[in-house]
Amino acid sequence: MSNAFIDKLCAHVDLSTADIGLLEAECANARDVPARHDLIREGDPSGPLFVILAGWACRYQILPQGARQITAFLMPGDCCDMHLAKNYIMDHSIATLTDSRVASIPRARFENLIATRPFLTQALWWAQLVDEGVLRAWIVSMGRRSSVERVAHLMCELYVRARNMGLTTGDQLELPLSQLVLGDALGLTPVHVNRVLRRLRLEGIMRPRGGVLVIDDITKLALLAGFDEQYLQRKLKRAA
Amino acid sequence: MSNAFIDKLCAHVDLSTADIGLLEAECANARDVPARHDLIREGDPSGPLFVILAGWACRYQILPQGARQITAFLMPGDCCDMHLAKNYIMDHSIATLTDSRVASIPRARFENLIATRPFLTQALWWAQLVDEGVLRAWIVSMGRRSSVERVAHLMCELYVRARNMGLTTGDQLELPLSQLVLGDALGLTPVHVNRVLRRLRLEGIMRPRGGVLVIDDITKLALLAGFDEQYLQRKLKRAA
DNA sequence: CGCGTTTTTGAAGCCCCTCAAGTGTAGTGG
DNA sequence: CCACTACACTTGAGGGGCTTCAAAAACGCG
Repeated sequence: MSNAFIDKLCAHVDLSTADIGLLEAECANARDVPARHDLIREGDPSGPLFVILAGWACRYQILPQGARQITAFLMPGDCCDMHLAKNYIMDHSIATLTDSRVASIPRARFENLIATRPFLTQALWWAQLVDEGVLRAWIVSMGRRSSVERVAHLMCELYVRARNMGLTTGDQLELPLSQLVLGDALGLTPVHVNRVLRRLRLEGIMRPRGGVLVIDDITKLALLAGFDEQYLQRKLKRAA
Repeated sequence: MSNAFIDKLCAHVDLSTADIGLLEAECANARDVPARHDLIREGDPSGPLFVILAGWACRYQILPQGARQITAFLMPGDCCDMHLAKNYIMDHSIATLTDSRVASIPRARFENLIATRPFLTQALWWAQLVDEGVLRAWIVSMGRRSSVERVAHLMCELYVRARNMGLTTGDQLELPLSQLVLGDALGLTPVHVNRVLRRLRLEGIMRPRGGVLVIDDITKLALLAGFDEQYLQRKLKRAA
């Protein structure tokens, strides 16, 4: 049985079979979670560490006036809430976007792994740093890119991340994100997201249809976005 | 001699005197760096780990068209580039904003600390997580807050962070950030930053003057910003 | 089929940007 | 002491990108 999380870590740090065995054991308790279900809510003390094995999830925050801002998309292989401190209070919520399969590692076990497995620690630290790079890229997008560039950049990010996890087929990618969700991630209204998508479709760059994104001209898309995949620290080790 | 970096870590994790001694030794090589000086540039392989002991710095990125987006402000006690992987490529640059005092810890030493000092690892991991929370808060600001709310939120963040480091005097705070720099951080033009600041001044909420920010009504400011300091995971242990 | 959700399109308006010019302040050198 | 320069701050006028409000069309699912 394949495990997206382990695959991702192994792609960047040479983990011993012992380390891999430990991770496999921790992920054995995976359970199915329906779509639109909160894994953890803002204000909660840090619970177990979640690992997404299948499906999509997102981090989000609700503002006083009710607006929602999504701060990250989580896809298979991603994990969240790697807090060591017992008294860490969640500053955001995490919810599934689709039906998902999620493993949870008890905090005590996780702390034990960090204290005793240096290479595993290195791999997890690495994953954390890449996530941070993605956050910075989002800030750059929201601060200095137009709506079209912003949409294009997000699509590039999701495409490369999905490709790294072997989730793409050619220039296609399963993308179960409604225009409302995209708007909440990009800081745009769903109405405007729709107009941007139409423009990208008419220009023959990409077309989302029925939960699947088809990228017709990845070169044009990357150019438009000013996309530089360096920040994802993509290693070619596992590339096809 | 006080060390802002050590103070910050000690405030959240109980470090042994041995751990503290190691950090002190690593920071002994601190040097003065003039304002507007790049500590590390985008595209560089990861060099030493930098620790800001005095002064202000920022992470930033330049877009193809020449626009700049600042993704983080660094103040005394903050450190950057905690990459473990040798082949990590910087996806952004870091520059001083004022004359600063900066220590640098060689990567090999840092990796050794992580591998051998679990409590130190925990403290550094913790600092990393807080930084990540700040990044998420910036995304929320840029996505869903108006320009006034955005400015207010940033000021709240900087005030609380500075207060935690003992850098405030009452409701005052040394804030050596030009309106152009603020604009590049907030995703606004300097012209508009100016108008927002005027509005906040006229409403008797705050007034920046000559590199010093005076907050006249912190309650109103926090309310306007929708500011919840939870995400900074502020511990009261060291508070006055 | 019928209902909720998502997508699509239109019209009007505002927030923030762009362009432009003027003011103030600090530093430098005559 | 006063030019001269550089830079940050300030203010005004006009325009455009995205929002808001509204409603229709298309889709998915019981």
